[in-house]
Amino acid sequence: MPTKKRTVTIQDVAKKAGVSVSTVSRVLNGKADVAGETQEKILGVISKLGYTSNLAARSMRSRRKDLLGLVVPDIGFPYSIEVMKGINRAIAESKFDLLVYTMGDVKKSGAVIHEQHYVSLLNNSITDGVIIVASAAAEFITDAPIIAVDPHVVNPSYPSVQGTNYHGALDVMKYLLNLGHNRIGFICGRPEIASAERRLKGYKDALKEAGIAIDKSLITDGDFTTKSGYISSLHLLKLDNRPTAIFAANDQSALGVYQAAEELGLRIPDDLSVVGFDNISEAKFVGLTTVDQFLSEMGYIATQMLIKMVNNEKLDVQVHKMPTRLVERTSCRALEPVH
Amino acid sequence: MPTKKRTVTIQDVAKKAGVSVSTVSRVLNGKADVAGETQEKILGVISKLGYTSNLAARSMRSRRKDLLGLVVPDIGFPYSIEVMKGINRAIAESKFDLLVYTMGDVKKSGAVIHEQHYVSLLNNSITDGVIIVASAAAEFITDAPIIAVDPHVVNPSYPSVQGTNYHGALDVMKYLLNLGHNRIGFICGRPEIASAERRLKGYKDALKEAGIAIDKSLITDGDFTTKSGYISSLHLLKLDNRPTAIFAANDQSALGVYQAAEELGLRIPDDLSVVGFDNISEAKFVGLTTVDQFLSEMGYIATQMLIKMVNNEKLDVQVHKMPTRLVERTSCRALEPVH
DNA sequence: ATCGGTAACGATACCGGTATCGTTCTCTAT
DNA sequence: ATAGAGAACGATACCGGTATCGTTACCGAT
Repeated sequence: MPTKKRTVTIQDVAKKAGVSVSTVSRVLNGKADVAGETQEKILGVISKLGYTSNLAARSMRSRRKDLLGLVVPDIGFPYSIEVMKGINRAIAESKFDLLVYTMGDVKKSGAVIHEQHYVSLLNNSITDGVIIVASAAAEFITDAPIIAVDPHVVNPSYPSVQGTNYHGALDVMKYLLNLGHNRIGFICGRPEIASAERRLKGYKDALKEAGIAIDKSLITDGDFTTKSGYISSLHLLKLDNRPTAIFAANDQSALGVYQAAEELGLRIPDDLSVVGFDNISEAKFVGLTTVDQFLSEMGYIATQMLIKMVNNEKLDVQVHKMPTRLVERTSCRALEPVH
Repeated sequence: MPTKKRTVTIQDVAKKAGVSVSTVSRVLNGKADVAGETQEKILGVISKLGYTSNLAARSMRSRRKDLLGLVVPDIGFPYSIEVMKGINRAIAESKFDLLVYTMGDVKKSGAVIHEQHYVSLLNNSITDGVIIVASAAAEFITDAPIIAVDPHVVNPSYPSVQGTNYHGALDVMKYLLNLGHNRIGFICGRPEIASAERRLKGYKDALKEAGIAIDKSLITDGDFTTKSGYISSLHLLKLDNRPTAIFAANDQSALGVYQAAEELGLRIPDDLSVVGFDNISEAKFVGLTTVDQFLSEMGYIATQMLIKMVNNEKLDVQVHKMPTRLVERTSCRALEPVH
């Protein structure tokens, strides 16, 4: 083993300064009971030795950590990024710092152990509270304050911020129907995710209301990725009676529709109308009409709610519903004169 | 204070199972010295009580944490995201987990205290080692294994992964000069960042070598943001003798050039050629010619190097140089016939 | 002179785990 | 019968901080 520089501890500081650890601790925490002269000497020693306090040790005794945890499924998803922007904004306005824990998508040596691990990580260990984004992971956490953004379960037992997925999907469908489309394909999201199911229900209900029979061949699988959007839309567009519009459960898979359309020589919106969901930053570049669900704002509000919980303040609402808004760009066109 | 559910500790498990904490600890760590029957009983109690071990407590005594820390300036930057993709990949292949610490850009109550705080957070507290991206923060860390991606200092005292910024810039300039451009504007990055300066030097040296005098009015300030790119290029394009091409220090600011060009009614590439740096995912959508510096790969390699360090293995190289590659898209055109 | 109050600081228990060593019990070899 | 080995488990110190209480010295008031 190579000689490792030992970590400087509070003991080392105390010895060097000729005082007890108690006094050093008092200085570190800005307590009043210290003579000015002593304080200066200790601060001098601290900076000379380059001492920094050990968070693990401190957090064990004093419960305050001024640290919030964030669990996201995958940090590379544009979806996650948007939410995190809002979280960062709220964090910057607060006294808290943020620790992000990402599970990645790859399961390693025994998923159970892995989940156990990260739960223990956040549970009361080192953070005051946890924000959980698009996951069902919160079910494991029992004691720490916790809030979910877009939870994967329908009626979570903890506070949450949710988009109005159903209404958003309804808006999209009304828009497309109004443009004269009646053969509309749908690319599903991951079925185990509540918001994906809400969007699918919106798709179906809108068709019912318009008196259009649901054609099951127009509803295809998907998992929110660009690749699945590509595969599913390729399938849809090769149908004998192919849809004139495709509604993808999120923007990522809508981008896959663009790929498939290009490959088949179909122009958007001339030959095919496309709508997504989420309004990620890439959507703007390709001109994708989509539903803005104010992801950043959701992250911002969730963080503020969590901070209230950590401070033992009461929440105004347990479930914060975030309204959606249709963002019209250039990926759709009318089939027949409107009305 | 509302009644808080107390955290379940190893003591609770031991009491419930009728054994000592030592035995529970043995089971948790998979030690051999436990009878099969006892082990099953303890595991039963653990899952019944929903016990999860406290990372802070564990990491204090046993130094192994199986956790790597990551410090990024701002999680919202496309730059950071690319690097993190590679880091995530390496993490997924390892036994380690990842904890991301973001500083945000807003300075809060006393920058010193803030930096102190996060340094102590990572230093030996809860992670085995730290990856630092695009920052000078590493200077504060003395004892933990640490690696930097694109460090902000020229000769860091710790291992690092760096792009070949100078050569990348040289390639861009040769490309533009070869297309017949000789009035080329440059939008700077943040001057305190080493890689930004390297790119600027590449710009200047290429002009010198081509025998073109450097026109200081063509070199404008910037800070890597889209907004600064917009402002600076607006300035450049309103010059009496405006440049025929603009080389932006990164893709983000190159996107600002697009905004300015559109506002002034200039078409890209017909009226103006643009080149960026980084090859972020947005660059593909707008067809921006840029320099790929394989950010994801840099993150991947850095993580692998750090893991070696944590395992006390020797590194092959202290500085890993990552070559760059010019990615030609549709944002440039030739002014005169080449050669 | 005695007392109470306060400023400044030290001693010690404790947070929740792990490492180390010690103890008990059973089994086998002599 | 007794010693020695090994299996299974308990007791205790310790990690590096903070919380709590105790101690000392000095002050002015009675």
